[in-house]
Amino acid sequence: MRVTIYDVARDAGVSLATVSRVINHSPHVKESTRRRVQETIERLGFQPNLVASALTTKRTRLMALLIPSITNPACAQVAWGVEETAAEMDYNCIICNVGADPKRQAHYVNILIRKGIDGIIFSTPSYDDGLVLDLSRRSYPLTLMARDVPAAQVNRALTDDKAGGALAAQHLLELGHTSFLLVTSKEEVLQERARGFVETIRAQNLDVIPVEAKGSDITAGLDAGVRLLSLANRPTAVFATTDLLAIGIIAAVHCMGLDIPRDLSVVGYGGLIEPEAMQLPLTTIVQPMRDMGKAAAQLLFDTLQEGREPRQVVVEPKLYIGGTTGNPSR
Amino acid sequence: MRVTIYDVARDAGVSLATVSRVINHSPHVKESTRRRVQETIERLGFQPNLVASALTTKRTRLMALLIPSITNPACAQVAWGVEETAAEMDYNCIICNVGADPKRQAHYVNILIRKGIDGIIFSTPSYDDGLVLDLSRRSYPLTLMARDVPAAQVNRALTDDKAGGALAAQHLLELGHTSFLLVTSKEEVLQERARGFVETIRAQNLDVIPVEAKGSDITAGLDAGVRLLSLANRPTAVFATTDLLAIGIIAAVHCMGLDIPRDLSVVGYGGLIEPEAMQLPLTTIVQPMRDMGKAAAQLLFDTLQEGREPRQVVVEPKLYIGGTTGNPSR
DNA sequence: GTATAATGTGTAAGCGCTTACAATATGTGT
DNA sequence: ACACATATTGTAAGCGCTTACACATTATAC
Repeated sequence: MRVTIYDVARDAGVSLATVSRVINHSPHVKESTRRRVQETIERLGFQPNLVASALTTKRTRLMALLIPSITNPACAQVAWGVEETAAEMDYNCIICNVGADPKRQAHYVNILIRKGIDGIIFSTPSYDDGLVLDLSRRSYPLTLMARDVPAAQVNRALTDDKAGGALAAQHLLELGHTSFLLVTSKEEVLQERARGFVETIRAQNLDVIPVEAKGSDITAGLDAGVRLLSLANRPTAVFATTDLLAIGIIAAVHCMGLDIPRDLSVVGYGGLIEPEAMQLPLTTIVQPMRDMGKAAAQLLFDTLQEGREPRQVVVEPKLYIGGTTGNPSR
Repeated sequence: MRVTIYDVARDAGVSLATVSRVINHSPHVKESTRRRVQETIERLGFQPNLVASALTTKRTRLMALLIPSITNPACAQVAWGVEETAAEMDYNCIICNVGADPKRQAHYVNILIRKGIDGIIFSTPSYDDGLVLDLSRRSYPLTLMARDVPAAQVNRALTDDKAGGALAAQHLLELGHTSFLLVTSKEEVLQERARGFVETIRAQNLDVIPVEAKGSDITAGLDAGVRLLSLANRPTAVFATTDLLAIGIIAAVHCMGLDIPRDLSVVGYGGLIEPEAMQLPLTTIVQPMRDMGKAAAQLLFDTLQEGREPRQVVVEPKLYIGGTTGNPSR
């Protein structure tokens, strides 16, 4: 039988309430009493049962992270950040691989609430807006990442995709490029990256040739690369709105015997591919996913702790200069 | 105010106990009563508070996974498997990135116990044997992965590294190789892989040249590759006990203008490197980490559910044939 | 119809902790 | 020494659920 607060109280000759106060660092305890109780706690090896305390305080010190899949490196980075700051706050982090199915999400959320989980971080691209809105209305603590549900009263950890696109443009401009290709697909986030890129280039009175990819993976990149090569006036720089697109483009270009970065500079977006994993490390806009996770957890913790109204944090992307960009050769 | 079992009881005109029985699918309820209560539960939208029930049943339906870091792809695979089967059992999975510090592990374990977590899966290479032994003695449900604490009464999900090494040998033998190099470092698990390899080769009255690497990463592989090239009688096949070693060897060999697999066949071990991530997909022994995770969670669940005494499961490695092995050219 | 065994339901005592409120002790100023 | 404010501690009522036990209702057997 585990030792309870009751055992401590009896052994130390005080009431339950006093022991509870000592555990919770209440200021209303005489110093000498505190010491005596503390000594008993240690001697008996008493460990407060947090399930019992959760029943009265309604705080389990547990938060959950909903992601499509932990095996996705971006998700893993987020999870790392979340778990890390959660641990700093004495919180633990429950991981839920919800895939892309809204029903699974709803099912998880339901169980999490029943288990008394204090708050949830949504880091799923395709969550059900209704679910989030409903939770928000019942003022259940939430943090949304990277995607928005406008009407909801929730915390948000946002990326600045437009700034990322601008960063890419700036880098290429500084290298002296004057002709640009933009490869992107139609997804909203990617469009935002594209927008930042185009606006920055246009601000210099230069122009961008847009190429729409049929997706955002390597094969779509390969395809775009082939199209690039067939252009009459080949640009000297390409901005692809995902790293995989960039890698596809590079592969296609390599096949045709062109040299990177001599003949073509390529900038990707994401930063999750280990530079060591590539022959030529990719120059890319790094989305600091771990920082996003940390921010998300911190926001959640703040509303949990102080009932503070929801806030939002923007995590800025960074430029990583690899070996795929250089001065234009012409 | 959330609706409680009490509200349901009053509304349905039965006692708390009966509602509880209905929730828990107790057989001692008349069918008509069950229906009436069920209807009330649905009408009122009652959701049982699992914190309260955990207080009496001592079951939170929460399990924890201790890993060095979720950003390590092997850990992510394990976590995926664990979370997946946990979810099937209505369990949730708490992730703890404990790094390599035994103190952090102990700290996590302490908090997990206080929070009433039902069981823990240790998937950390360097855990503290004393900690595991202590928990095992207090018969706290545990599953150990890939590493052992001999005296402990715990579940184990084990890899068969020797069989993996044998698999590699068999593959190369079938291709017709007769001269072999073995590259490994001194870690126990890797030695086991090596043992399986060597024994299988020796069983054919053939011999293996051993090369000790200074570690198990790419640079150690590069180094081993250079040594390989300087051998008078160069073998036609190499078995490296980790994928990173294999990749280093391949890089070194490529540098010297040799062709793989024409001049040299290479087999790695691990299988966590996406084949698409390499120019030439690596032939390797795949350690099915996700299956390991699933097995670990299932074992834990079984002891949780039925108080069954600890068991162990061996997850067999598989051969993945990439492009780095072929028939010997001589 | 009565004794006996199921079967179904209710009562009440927890699970281990928190916390409002009451009670007591201690200190202050006069 | 007395009235009153303040610091400390205790009492007891929960938090929302489970479950042993008692009790009431059948059903079964004779």
